[in-house]
Amino acid sequence: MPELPEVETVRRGLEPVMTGQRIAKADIRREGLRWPFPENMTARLEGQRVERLRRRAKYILVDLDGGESLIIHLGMSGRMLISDGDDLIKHDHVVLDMENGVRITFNDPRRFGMMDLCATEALDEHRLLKDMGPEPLGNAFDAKYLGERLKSRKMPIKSALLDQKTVVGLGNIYVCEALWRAHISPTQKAGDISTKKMSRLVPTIRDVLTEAIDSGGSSLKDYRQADGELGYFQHSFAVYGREGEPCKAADCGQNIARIVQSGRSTFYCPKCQK
DNA sequence: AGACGTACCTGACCGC
DNA sequence: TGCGGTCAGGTACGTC
Repeated sequence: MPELPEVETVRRGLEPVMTGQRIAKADIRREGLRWPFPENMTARLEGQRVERLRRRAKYILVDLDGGESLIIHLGMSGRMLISDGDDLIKHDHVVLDMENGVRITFNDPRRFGMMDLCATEALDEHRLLKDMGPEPLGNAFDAKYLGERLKSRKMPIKSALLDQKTVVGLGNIYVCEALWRAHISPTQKAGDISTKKMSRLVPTIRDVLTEAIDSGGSSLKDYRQADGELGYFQHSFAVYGREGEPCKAADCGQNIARIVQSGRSTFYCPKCQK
């Protein structure tokens, strides 16, 4: 899926076409995705005016004027596409026609995505959101917090950063990229990372995510921005998907390696990352 | 509490 | 062309 930069890019794409508009028609085309959709979803969406779109972690939150918010997660393969009423295609699961004639279509082949409705003021207690760690681009995420949180943790730093309770928004790509930039081995035990490295890691995570957002996210497979444009941060990957290719650090000469950690590929430079 | 593995899905790609 | 195996941007949940 879409990690934080891709989700934020989608949010920014939807914002101008949805904000202030009423949902004229909601077409819920199956019972659910990963889980069943909420009760009476169609009725709870139709006629609602969108007040604003926010992002928390990898979730898009659509605040409606009736006091509820639509929670959207794109899973691994979810996309939000904007059109003026295109014919439906395979895996179009939810179609929202706005009063301005814009159609928002949620398409998700693997159906790992999620949607739910929740009172806006109770979002912090929603089961999907309540245990989330801090936003990586927010003030609460700093070296002190991260050090405390990971103190005495035995799991590899790669796994610790993928855990959304540690910090939200990172996924397999950006964890690999951030660890390479910070010269930290993905296999290092999280609790063993020095304070010095920890203080290097935090700004590195912020930088890689910020740069990716500025590039419109990364387009792999069929991920696209809401307007159909491709992001281009994938051209900036230093390690992700580059097994066997030379490390991009000047004078390194080592090739990028791939290992598997808790069932997922990790790409790193064995020479630069200790 | 923390650290695992498993499950949920479809589609693309590779080797035979 | 077809078939089986592998892999993919995520995360909740069960079990030890």
